[in-house]
Amino acid sequence: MEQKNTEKLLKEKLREKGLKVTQQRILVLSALEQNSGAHMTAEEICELVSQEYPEIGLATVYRTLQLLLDMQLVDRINLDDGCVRYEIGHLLKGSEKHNHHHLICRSCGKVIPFDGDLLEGLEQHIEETAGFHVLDHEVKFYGLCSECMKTQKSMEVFTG
Amino acid sequence: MEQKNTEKLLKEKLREKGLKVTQQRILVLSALEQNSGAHMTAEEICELVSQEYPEIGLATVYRTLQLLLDMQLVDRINLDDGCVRYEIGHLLKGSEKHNHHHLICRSCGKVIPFDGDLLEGLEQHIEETAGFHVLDHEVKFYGLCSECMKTQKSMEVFTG
DNA sequence: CTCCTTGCAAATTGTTTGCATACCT
DNA sequence: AGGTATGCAAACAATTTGCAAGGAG
Repeated sequence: MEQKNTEKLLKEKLREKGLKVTQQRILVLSALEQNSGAHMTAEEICELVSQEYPEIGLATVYRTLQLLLDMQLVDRINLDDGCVRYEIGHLLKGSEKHNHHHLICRSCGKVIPFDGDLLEGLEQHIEETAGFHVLDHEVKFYGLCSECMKTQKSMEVFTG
Repeated sequence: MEQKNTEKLLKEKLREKGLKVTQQRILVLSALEQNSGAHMTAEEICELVSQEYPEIGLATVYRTLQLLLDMQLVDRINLDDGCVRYEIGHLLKGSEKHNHHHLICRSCGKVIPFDGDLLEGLEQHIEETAGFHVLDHEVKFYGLCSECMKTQKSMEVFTG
């Protein structure tokens, strides 16, 4: 049912711009919605969609992601592992979570979502002091997850 | 004189690891130190160093940057413009500014450094609630700089 | 003298683009 | 019908890697 809403919104936005509603576009967005929190690469999304629509090409996935990005239906994140990742747009997420951050483990690479509303005041401050109008933000914390902290492996980070 | 300190630290760290002190390594670090706040790409750094050391190759710059990164002498930032950028490590910066963020203009692409100590409390909170030990963080604010806000151009962002 | 480091060129990898065909509306 | 979208393959761009020659300790 959630999905229906997202799909409807997609169709609306496409028609608004005179663009067409295609299976590929619906499926890419739906894949992201169903794997909220998965931080998928374009390639992963392509594979996933392929299960339902085998003919899809990677180029189409890239083009679609760019389109969805422009429409603010998906968000892009970069975990510094060499490829860009995507997730369902925060505007679509149930609880209007504008502040969705990431904890990235330097040891095992795990990514832990972290929600918090802690930059509201900061954004205001920036508008005032820097004269910069903030539309969005991206926050990443690098460190060690609880599991890695218990293992030897975590020491690699310190002794390198 | 600042430079001397950085260079000394570099030499120390290299010797610690049994690695060698080379002109290339010294020059790359020095280029970053002298252009603090410039957010240079590997290519830009290579060109800059070339002025003093024309034989340097891009591959060496990449290898050196990775090395300096491991040693925490430089920081890496990604401004989502397709290439990774580097700056002198925050640990080396004069005023021990651990919190160095970036304001990125969605219209003209300009990057404005922004210093603020606003995540201290947040990090503590993460350690407690998520059991995640924070070593570092990266914060980016996307929006419109004051200049673009005055021009028509800024409207492109909204109307897309 | 030994082994680390470099420069060059070739190889990789993630992403974009050109084009003829297929598909929405 | 008419223009948009797609798939494929070729093109690109940033970064990495292999290797022989050069340089630091």
